[in-house]
Amino acid sequence: MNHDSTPRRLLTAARRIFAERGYEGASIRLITTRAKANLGAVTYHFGSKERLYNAVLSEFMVPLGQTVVERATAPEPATKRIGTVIEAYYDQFARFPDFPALVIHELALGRRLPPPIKDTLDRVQPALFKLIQDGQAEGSVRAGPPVPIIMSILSQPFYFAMVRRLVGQVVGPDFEKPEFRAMLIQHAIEFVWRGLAPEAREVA
Amino acid sequence: MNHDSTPRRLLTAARRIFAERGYEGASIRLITTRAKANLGAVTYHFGSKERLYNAVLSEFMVPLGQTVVERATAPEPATKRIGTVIEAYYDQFARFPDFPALVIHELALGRRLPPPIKDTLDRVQPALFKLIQDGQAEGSVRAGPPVPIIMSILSQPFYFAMVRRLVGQVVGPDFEKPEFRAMLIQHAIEFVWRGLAPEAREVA
DNA sequence: TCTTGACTGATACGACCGTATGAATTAGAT
DNA sequence: ATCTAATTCATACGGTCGTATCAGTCAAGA
Repeated sequence: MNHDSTPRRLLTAARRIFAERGYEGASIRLITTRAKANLGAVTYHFGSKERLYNAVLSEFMVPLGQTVVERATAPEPATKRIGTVIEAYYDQFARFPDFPALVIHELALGRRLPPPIKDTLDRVQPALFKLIQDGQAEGSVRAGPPVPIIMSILSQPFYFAMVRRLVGQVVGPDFEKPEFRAMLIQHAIEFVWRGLAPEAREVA
Repeated sequence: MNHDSTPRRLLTAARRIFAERGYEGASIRLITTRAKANLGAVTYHFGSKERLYNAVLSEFMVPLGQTVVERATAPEPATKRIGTVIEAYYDQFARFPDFPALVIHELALGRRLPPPIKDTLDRVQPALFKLIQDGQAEGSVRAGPPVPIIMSILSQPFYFAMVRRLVGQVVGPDFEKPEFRAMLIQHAIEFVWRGLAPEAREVA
């Protein structure tokens, strides 16, 4: 007795399998088997493998984009907002551990970005630009072009998501503990804060 | 009359195609066609698709690992070494622009790491640990567990490699200029230095 | 009860996959 | 010029792929 509808089960199975094996490596046969659905179910409910893939990506990218934009434009000091944005990425990556691999795939691959990823990027990018410029206007973020600054910020959650399995092997069982995860996030935020802080007045 | 041997041409074509489409998405037929070789050439010269893949990875990972270990253990202050290690990643990623996508693939994917990547990681990891501990002993790197520190360092070149195409679109033609690339590397190094620096010398 | 539309299920199709095979060709040593 | 080993080449095989087809099932409205 399964309470989940077939499309729901397909999405869940597809998410994991796409993440584990990439788009090409995932087969409809494997997805439908794991979802306890018939081979034809993907075609029936989603139209094609590619549409299922985009549906899977949307489930992750849409709320991620929304949260990040909200936090990036919140009525708070820029430094604070940068911290909450970083947290948003870590949290969303932790909530759906299958997804980062998917997104990273697509970013690293040369091919054209799938619409759900492209759309979210287009929404998030201007908000982050504005956030950095606000910080520079406030004097809480050091001067300089925004592009490398944004890259240095996003690098923290994305690289963590990329190597989380390896890190888990190195760190051992502690890796699963919430305290350890919280420590990592705190480290990332403070690392970014220090990296972006304006020169101390020692210079003057 | 082609000066390059068939195995050489296969490696070059395979590198690009694996990077563009992932392991599963790349077909031997496409690789051999692009390399102007016969369909059987991969089997003959490398034994199998997987062995070709590992050969492609080795071409990149072995010199990368060697350079990083050299620079991480050089007889210089830890801070300096951290900078040269970061540069090593950027340089190697720039020299073989196809490769990062391959490595990122494998790191993000759940599956077991291919031997060339695993071996290099096993060589590099202790050298980086030692480097951070040296820095902490010197007083030039702030205290704290080495794992998050190493992650924050490596995140810079890896994330850059991951999003370089996107950044190129945002930045425009300047992106190709060597000055721009040098600026990005300099930013990354300084960002890391500031992020890892001990508290200001208020102590003194 | 009958009808209708949504869904499931088994099967089929053509395309492409990695690899194997064995003949044809080439290059080098004698 | 002849022999030999290395390489190239065309072709074939079994398997898996995404998708299409169409008959079967089932629940809800008339």
